[in-house]
Amino acid sequence: MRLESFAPRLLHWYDEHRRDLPWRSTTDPYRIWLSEIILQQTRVAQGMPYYLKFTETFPTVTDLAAADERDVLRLWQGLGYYSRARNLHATARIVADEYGGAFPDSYAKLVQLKGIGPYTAAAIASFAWKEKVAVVDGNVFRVLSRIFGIATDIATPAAKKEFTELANRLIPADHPDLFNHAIMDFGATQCVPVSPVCLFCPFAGDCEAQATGRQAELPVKEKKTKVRDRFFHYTVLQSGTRLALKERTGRDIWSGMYDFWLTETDTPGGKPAGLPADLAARAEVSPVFTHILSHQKIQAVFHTVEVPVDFLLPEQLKWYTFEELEDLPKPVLILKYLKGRYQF
DNA sequence: GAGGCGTGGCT
DNA sequence: TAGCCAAGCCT
Repeated sequence: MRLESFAPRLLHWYDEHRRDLPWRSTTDPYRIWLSEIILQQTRVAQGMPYYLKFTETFPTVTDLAAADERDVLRLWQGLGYYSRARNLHATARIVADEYGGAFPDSYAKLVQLKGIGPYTAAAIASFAWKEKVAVVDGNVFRVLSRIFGIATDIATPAAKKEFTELANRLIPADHPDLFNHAIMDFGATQCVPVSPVCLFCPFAGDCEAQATGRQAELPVKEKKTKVRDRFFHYTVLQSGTRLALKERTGRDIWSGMYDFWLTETDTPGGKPAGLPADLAARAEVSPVFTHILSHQKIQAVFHTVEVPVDFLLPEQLKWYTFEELEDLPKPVLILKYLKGRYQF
C-alpha cells in the first residue's frame, strides 16, 4: 500500500478504538517515563496497579529520587525484571540532582539515561513533547511486518534498523504522539499475535499478510529461548520470631532482592551444605516448589530449622523480624514459600 | 551480537 | 501440557 495512506487510516481507527489509560491523560514526562518503564515486556493489566501505586507513593521524580532503592524494589516486587526498578531509581536521582528535576526534553538526551533505550526515548519524546520520532516495539514489528509483508527476522539488528526507518517514514509531523499510541493500540488489540481480527481491519485489502494468508507466519522470529534447569536448596534459619535473609548481589537473577541461605546443585538431588549434622537432621523439608522464569526453570526445596539466638550466621545473612521482613523486596518464589509456611 | 533478565496469562 | 507471548534494555 502507499505509504501516505497508512497514517490517516491508522489514526481514523484510533479515533474509534483508543484505550483510555491513566498515563495518556497527562503530559508529565515523569509519569509517561514511569509508565513506559513499567510496561516494558509487561501487559497493561499487569502493570496498571504498579503505575497507580508508584504515582501515589512517589508523585514526582524528586520523591522517587529521595527514596531508598530497597523501598523502590519493594514497591516493584512481583513485577519482574528488577533491573528496571534499579535503573528507574538511578535515573530519578540523575534527573533530580543533575537536571534540577526537569526531564531532558529530546530523544537524543533521553536515550543516554539508564534504562531508557530507543523505544522508551521515542515514547517519552513523542508523548510529552510531540517530537517526531517513531516508537518501535513488538507491536510495531508485528503490524508493519504483516501489512508490508516484511519477513526479516525481527531478532536481528538489521530488522530493527529496517522497521525503524519505515516507521519514521510513516509517522506524520502533525500528530506523532497519536500515531505512536495508535500503532501500539492497533497491535495490542486488533493485529494481535494469534488470531488477529482481520475481518474489520482498516487495512483489509491492502495487508500483505492477509492477502497471502501469512498472518501466523509474520513477524518472523527465529530465536528460541533455551530454558536452563536449576536446583535450589534453601536453608531457612529461624530463631523465635526471626528469619535469616540476605540481599542478592551480582549478575544472577533477582539482584537487589532478598532470599534465604542458598545452596545450588547441578542435579535434583543433594542437600544444603554447611549446616551442622544435628541441625540438618531436625530440618523441616518442604515440597518442591517449581518456579518458571522466561529462561530458567527453578526447582526449590526449603529446609526450615530452628536455631539458637547465638547461632553464628554464615555469609551475609541477617536476622529480620516478620515485621521487618515484610518491608524487604523478595522474589515471588520466596513470597510463595512464606505464604505457605507462615501464612504471610 | 547473542544471551541474560521475571512474572502471569493464554492456548 | 508446555510453550509462547507482553509498550526492551543491558552487557
